Amino acid sequence: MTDTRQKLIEATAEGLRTDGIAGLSARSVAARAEVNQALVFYHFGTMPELIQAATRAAVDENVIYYREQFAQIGSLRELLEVGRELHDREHTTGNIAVMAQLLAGAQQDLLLAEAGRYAMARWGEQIEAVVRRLMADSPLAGVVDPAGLASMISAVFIGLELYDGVDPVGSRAALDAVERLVVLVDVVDDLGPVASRALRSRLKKASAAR
Amino acid sequence: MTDTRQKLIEATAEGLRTDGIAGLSARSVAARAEVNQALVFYHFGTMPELIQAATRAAVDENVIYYREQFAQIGSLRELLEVGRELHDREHTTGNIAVMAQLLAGAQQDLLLAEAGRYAMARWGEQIEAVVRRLMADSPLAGVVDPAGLASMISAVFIGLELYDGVDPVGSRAALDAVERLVVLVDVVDDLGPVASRALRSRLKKASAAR
DNA sequence: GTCTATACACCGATAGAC
DNA sequence: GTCTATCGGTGTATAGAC
Repeated sequence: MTDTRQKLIEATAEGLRTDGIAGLSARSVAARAEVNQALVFYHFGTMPELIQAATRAAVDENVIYYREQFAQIGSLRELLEVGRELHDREHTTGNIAVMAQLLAGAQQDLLLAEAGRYAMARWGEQIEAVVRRLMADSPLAGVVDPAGLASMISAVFIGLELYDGVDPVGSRAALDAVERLVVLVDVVDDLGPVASRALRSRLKKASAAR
Repeated sequence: MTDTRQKLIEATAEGLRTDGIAGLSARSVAARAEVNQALVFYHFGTMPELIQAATRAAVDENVIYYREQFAQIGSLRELLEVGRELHDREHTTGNIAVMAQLLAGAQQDLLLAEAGRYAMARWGEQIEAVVRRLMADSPLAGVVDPAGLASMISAVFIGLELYDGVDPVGSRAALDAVERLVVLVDVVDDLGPVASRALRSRLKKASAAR
């Protein structure tokens, strides 16, 4: 990969982070990359294509970073810990902000939608694997849909990032609130086999009733 | 309120919905409102101020619409029902999309951040009241922070809206997944007093350990 | 691959006639 | 309150010299 391409890709992610999708332009990206503005179009054709390339590179890099950590998660408690670490870290690096701005722009642009779908799929498959593993021998095994839950977790990260931008205190409280609710799942998980079987039948009934 | 002001306010919400924050401009809004472009600045001064006025009006109107429905929610099951209805309805009307685009822009603009904070506060206080009421006589009363949970629910709506734009199937699965998890809370809620007391002590221990 | 120069549309915002 | 006209600047994108 040429130096200029790389510089443009990095400047684009940085631009999404700090200027947002509304403030991103070929001019601003080129200036940030200290590269001639015309090179944006020489290398990437159009702005959406550059954004696609940049966000794709960002998500590929970031997902790799967490692959090992994800593989070592063995309990819900650990998942929460890694989740909070990931949230804090990705929030300060701005990677979630990039994803949020991408998704905001994706609502009106087909190419950005494709890029957003790719990003969510990459994160989703990582998260899903962890959830699936953790749920395998839990009384919740039949109740939880790992793929759906993974999508929800991704959506929560995006939503919380945007929420944090307008109300950081509230976003902290929101994180704490789910953590405490997840403890509930943990408690259920730790129930004895009798209680666990009773719970399972109740859950079956409850799902059927819906 | 003059006719022109009203037209501009409505056109702004519509523009956020269909063009996104990145595609919104004084010219596009004025065209949509079939109003002279200079009137945007005569009536509102700057674009962010117009966006603030428009999103404020939108959230005020929409919150009122749900106030009655929220007041009638008496169980978690009903909360889920209203929640799904609200999500479906607000998603099709595009009101959540407006909020999502507002928050995306709010990350880079102080005035929009203020508008976003206002919107999240209005929704938050409504949701919090419901959560607080439902949790009052539940074994989870001490475990759940109503305000935090309300913030989380708001964030989920925003995140899910953006997620839906790139992967509608995944967003459906995500919604289904939490619904099934909430059933878990419902089951715990329906436990007898003995089991409930046992659970409460377990939860206390679990929270303390954190 | 990189540069300058440029086309042309659009941007927010203002001045001033009506 | 509304209009036209206009400012300076920025947007994407391209042509053509180097």
